[in-house]
Amino acid sequence: MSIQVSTSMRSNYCGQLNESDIGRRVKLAGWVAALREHGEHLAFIDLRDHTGIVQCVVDGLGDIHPEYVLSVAGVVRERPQGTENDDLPTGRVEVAVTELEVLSTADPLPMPIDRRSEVDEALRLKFRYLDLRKERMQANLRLRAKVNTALRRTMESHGFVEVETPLLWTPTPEGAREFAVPSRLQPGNFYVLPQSPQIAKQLLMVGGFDRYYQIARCLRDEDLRADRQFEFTQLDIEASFATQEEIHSVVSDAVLVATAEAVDLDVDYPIKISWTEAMDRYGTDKPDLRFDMPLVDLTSLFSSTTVNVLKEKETVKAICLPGGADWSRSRIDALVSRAVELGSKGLLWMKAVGSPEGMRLDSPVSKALSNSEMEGVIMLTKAQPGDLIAVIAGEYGSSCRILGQLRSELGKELFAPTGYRYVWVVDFPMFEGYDEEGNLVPAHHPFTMPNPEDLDKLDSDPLAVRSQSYDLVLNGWELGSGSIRIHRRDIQQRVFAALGISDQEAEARFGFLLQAFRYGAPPHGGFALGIDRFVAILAGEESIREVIAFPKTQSGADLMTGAPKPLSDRSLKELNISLLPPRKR
RNA sequence: GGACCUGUGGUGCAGCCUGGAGUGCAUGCCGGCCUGUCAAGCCGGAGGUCGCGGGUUCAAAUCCCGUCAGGUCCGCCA
Repeated sequence: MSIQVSTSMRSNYCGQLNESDIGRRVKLAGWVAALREHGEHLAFIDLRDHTGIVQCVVDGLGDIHPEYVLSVAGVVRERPQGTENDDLPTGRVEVAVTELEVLSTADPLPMPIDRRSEVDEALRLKFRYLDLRKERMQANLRLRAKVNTALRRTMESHGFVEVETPLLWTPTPEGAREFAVPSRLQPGNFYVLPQSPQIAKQLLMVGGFDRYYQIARCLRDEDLRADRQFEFTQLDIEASFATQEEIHSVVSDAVLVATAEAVDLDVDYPIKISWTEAMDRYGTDKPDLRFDMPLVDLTSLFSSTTVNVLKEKETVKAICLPGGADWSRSRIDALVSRAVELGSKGLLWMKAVGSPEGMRLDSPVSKALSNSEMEGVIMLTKAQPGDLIAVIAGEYGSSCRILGQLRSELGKELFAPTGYRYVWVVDFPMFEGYDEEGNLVPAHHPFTMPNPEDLDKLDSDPLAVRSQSYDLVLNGWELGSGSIRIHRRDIQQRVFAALGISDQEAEARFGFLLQAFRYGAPPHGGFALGIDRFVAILAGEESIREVIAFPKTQSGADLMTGAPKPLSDRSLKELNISLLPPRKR
């Protein structure tokens, strides 16, 4: 697909010239990427635009410096034999310049912007507009645009309608901390920026927009991380009269289409596992399934053991590390201290040694291991000679979690996994546990529909209630989550009651939503996909800052603009805001 | 709120552990030479609040305390 970009200032992009253009007169515009001067009558200018670089030949350089913006006109010609450059896509041709105009001069840059140079991130952020000229950022942001387009197109093809929702929303104290916006017209009152369009999109369902989507900005005033910024972007979806499976199907389609277009790879359809299985087998609700290395349960094997550290534990679990038997003592010690750091009392290791027929286990507790225990461990972990078995014993939940964390860290080392493995994690528990005041804490949000089969446990055994909520996981990253919502007032009331939210409080916080549900709310559910994370994975980046044009630092600063900054007294007065004395930090 | 890592000419590093003159490397910048280079090459030159403040010491980039900034993580993110 070719797009017409020719204008009066340029006929072609620099990086797209090739042998088929030989003899053509072209006009280019771009930045000076490099200069090579050879005496008075021969010089080379590497001219760069976002498509790449082409060599321009001039008779004498004049006052040209790196990063000047030039307009050049000339004829594309074949390079003289022996001077071709196979490292450049344009390396078989060059432009013999006949006209050259400096459109803009440039001071020496405060940092290099070539592909090789690593520059301190603070400097990159201060001069982000220069950083954006780099190949890496050009590729990442253009990839992001491609993903957005693919997602939009897929949603449209499924009959979803894009609707915008307000940025100035109402405070609904719950979940993430909200950014507040003072109202000038109603002094003392505040809007908040939406942490997500959750409630708005449910109201759209009541309003009859049965298939809604939006590429929506969400804002949360929480601490920043490599994978979290104050503001982030979601593909936000909600559908009426849809089952969980139908929502999974649409979302799966969207991410697979986007993946195919972004990285030119056909990727397996997401598999589906239950939350319980994910926790039990991988020790996390966001497993990286590019490698298996499952958690193996050894509890019953060691139920009557004489090994002290495994004796009378709620759970004994293990993972088998291929080739780990060769690890040095210090590497194994590091593994043990990592487990302790993660909250384990310790970690027991066993080296599988010998031949496949006569395998035995070398371990600090070898002497205490019975033959049947040794055989059982080998059989259950499917260990091969040369493997290292890491065993953790203790309480079920934390043993799974710690071993799961080790699995994910070691898996990256041992398997160097590549590619893309999507997985739906379903049947999350409705509640995570209890807070300090003894109230249940929702695992997703308070509008999540319980699994109908578990409805009668809401009061008797709430922690056993499964919800109709689900996460989409890619390569160990949580890409997004969603749920079927409660559309019946009676169920909503029961859930609020379980959460310790009184009728009065519910009315104050979500009254408008509850009222809306009195007038015919269709069954509905939805999903939200984190686009920053999605694009970062597809771009092979460790941090979402690399796929955001103007990100903030960990302390929430914009190093380029200097935000946040004090507001003038005049602005404060207009907003009817007075400041407390500066808080000590 | 907490833990850890980093901060040295414009940029990227080494030097710090084991205190002794701002010493070095690479790159960029300025000037000169150069007609086939391509991260051009060669010659010459300029460029420093060793993040900031305090302390120890005859002497601090180096040791100690504090602080600021950037990063990774825990808490937090329904």
